[in-house]
Amino acid sequence: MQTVYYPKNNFDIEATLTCGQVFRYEKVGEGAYVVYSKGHRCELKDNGENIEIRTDVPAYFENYFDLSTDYGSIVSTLMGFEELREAVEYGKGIRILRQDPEETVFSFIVSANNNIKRIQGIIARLCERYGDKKDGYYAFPSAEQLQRATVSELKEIGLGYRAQYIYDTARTLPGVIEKIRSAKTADEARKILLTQKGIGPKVADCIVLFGLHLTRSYPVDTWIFKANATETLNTPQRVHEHFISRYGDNAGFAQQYIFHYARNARER
DNA sequence: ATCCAGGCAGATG
DNA sequence: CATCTGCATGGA
Repeated sequence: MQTVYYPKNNFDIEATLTCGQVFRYEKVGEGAYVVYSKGHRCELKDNGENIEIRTDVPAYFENYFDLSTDYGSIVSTLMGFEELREAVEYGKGIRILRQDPEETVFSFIVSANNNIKRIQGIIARLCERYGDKKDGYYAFPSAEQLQRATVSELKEIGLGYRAQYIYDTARTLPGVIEKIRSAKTADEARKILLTQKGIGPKVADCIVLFGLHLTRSYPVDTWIFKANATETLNTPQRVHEHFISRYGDNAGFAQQYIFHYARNARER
């Protein structure tokens, strides 16, 4: 086990983990979390001065938490948009994680029309049932491992009507991953993902953003839609198009700040 | 009880 | 192309 340190500035553990981009984490104390990704695990602690990351695979998590990216410049760019100032100020420290594409695909299929608490439970059970057993936790199952699941087994986990989507995706995913990895743009990857059952516009955007780190992406869920809808921006698709063209390659970052602010700043 | 949650598929204008 | 409806499940 090794420990790496990262300056607190521009890294708010809690905001980053709870803003809905990732589902496999646990709070273990004040400013302390455990995070799981693929077959890896790390412990995070805000010690007041900096962030401690304890893990066997520091290089993996340095990439995962996007630690080599300067968020200061992203934040200052976003602050140039008047309508974002409050949300960015509020959520300063949120980072967009570089998650595993396969894990992101399965996770966000589960997320559709679902709430975060229940999504976390379903994903935890998926790992326990189909993932490799590690020391004290379970890895996220590969597509091949999930191919061994039957639809009725998946329903037992609580997937409901999404069980069939997971079943189908386990079989098609390896080919899809290969294609989206070589996609040149967010929009190209998005279109490939939209051919899959269970993946619609919002889920595709989440996969593109959190799994491929292509930030010209703007997932429009119920929260974002409520926050952005106007007389003319009156469908999710219109909201999506408008903010993609407005924020460009920073759209994904903007979206996270708005989402976090909408959910937390004013109690719903 | 009805509504909602990081929506989507399928059917219909 | 756009809009409408049913949907597993569990918590508020």
